[in-house]
Amino acid sequence: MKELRLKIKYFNIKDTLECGQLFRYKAYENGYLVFSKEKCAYVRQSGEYTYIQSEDIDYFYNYFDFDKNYQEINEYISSQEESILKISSSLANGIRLVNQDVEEVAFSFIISQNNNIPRIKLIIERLCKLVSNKKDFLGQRYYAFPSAKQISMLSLEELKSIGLGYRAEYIYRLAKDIVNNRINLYNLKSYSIEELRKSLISIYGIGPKVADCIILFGYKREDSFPVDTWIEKVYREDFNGQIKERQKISKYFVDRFKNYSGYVQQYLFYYKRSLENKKITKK
DNA sequence: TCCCAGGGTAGTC
DNA sequence: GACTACCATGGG
Repeated sequence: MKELRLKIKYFNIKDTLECGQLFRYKAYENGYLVFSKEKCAYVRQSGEYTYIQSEDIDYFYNYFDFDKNYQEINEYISSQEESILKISSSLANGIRLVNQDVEEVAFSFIISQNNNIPRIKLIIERLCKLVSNKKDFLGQRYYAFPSAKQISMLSLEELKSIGLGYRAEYIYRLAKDIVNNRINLYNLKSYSIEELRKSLISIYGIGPKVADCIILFGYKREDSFPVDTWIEKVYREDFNGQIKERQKISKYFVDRFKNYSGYVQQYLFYYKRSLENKKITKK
């Protein structure tokens, strides 16, 4: 077990975990337990320090993108003219885009379609528990994210039993295709964004939006801008947008924000959603 | 009861 | 190409 004490600017663990880019974490002892693949880390912040504990500290150092300076990103977003960008840059400036495993991202965001975040988290947790690859960390039991091979050994009925609904078949087929070497997500890393989109959309159960999420969160291509119902709302309400088609809305944002697109997208998504949640809890 | 959630597929025209 | 019914599930 190793522990690091770091002084990281532009990092807030709560913002980074809750902004919607990942689904496996839970509150623990004034901080969070964060899960990625079969690994776990305990992260807490106090004053200007970030404390991080893990068996694989190098993995999580890279995971949280600590080598990247986010100052320029924050300055870029806060210098834009729309007030929602200025506000979100001050409110969400602790977000970092973490470096996730592309296969975990793919399965997770297939589950995310037409679904809400609390339920996505629950279903992914059930999937891990169903495969039951048990691990221990700080005396806490947790379950690793299953490999494609492990998922492929589940029956369609087992997958449906955890609440996947019609998405069960998408998960089932992707796992089988990976095991049978028809699909290898790790081989696509050198592809252009256009090639990535084409390859991902050809997978059963992956459409334009989920493909964009995999491109951004799994392949870490910053010039992509996933458009979901929340971003559509931002586009209409805060950018006076008129376009209806999600793909064109995405292009509108990427043309404007270029290599900052992915970061802007996360800031806006997080800000808009947290606003809505406040409205709900106020009632 | 209807509407919504980090949408996608398959069918029709 | 655009449009649309349908797809499970649970919360509000």
